[in-house]
Amino acid sequence: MISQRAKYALRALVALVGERAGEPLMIAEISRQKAIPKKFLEQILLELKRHGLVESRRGRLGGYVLARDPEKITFGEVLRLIDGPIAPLPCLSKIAYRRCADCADEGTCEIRHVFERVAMATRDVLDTTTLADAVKVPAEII
Amino acid sequence: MISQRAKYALRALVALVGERAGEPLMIAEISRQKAIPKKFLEQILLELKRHGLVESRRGRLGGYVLARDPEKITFGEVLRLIDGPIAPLPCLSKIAYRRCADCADEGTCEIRHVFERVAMATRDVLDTTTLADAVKVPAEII
DNA sequence: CTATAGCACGACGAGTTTGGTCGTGTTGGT
DNA sequence: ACCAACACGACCAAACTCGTCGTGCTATAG
Repeated sequence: MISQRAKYALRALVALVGERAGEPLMIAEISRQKAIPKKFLEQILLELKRHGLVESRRGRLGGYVLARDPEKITFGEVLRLIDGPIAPLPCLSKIAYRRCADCADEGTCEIRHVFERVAMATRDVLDTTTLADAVKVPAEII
Repeated sequence: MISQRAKYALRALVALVGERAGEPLMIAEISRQKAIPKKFLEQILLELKRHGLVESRRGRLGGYVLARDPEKITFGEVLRLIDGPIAPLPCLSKIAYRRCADCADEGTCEIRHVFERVAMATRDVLDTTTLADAVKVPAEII
């Protein structure tokens, strides 16, 4: 299960696809459109901004825009940034590898072998699917 | 990330593969062998027993045995039982479907489409891999 | 027949995470 | 200069996680 936070982040980013630098989308509007608590959304967007996924404009007619092309932002990137490692075991994480304390030898750990396949399968989807893909209708996806 | 509890459960079950009804493996032994806190393991095995995955024998020379053939116990089954739904979104769970409160229409929910593919990919691994598969050496896996 | 290793079960508890809210700035467009 | 809108940190309740403790109960070896 991904966190509510991550779900909101993705929904918000999807909402920003299409808007271009000219006129940013404001928090209140995203909040209304996607049914996300406004103040909560605010802190999520802030985090996305700190990580360079979105840019903001202040003052009247301010709001948020994607900082990059939607083809260049993957679901995996967003999830890792909000929820942390995607891997099912810490010893399988790319971004935050941690040895399992209770595992003598990773080479022979039976459950690691299984979850390694899980990790590869999910990465295969998440790291190749972008925001741009998400807004396409299903039929268009190869 | 799967919970520590689930990891312990799987490790314990793997330890039971091979033991057969004749002489059960006792908690203390599994605990030592797999470096799992004994009392914690106790309550995990209890849960597995309540769900019919293992059987126990009391008294001297007591302990635990698998209730079924290791080819008949999948990783998915164990995970669902210990950690709950495997699906990344509640609206994609087989065992505990729940509508996303903030999602107007599932058919057009952009993020659902993506995570549906994730769910299928992980289920594909977890529901087809059994305890018996886990103890095989990697080379033997097709 | 009884001692005892070992299972059974429920309560408790500290620490972390999650999903938010509140309030108070600060900033920039018009 | 006004004010919509961002920025930021503090706070909070509830749930969950990973355990531990204690006290039984039970089956079997001897």
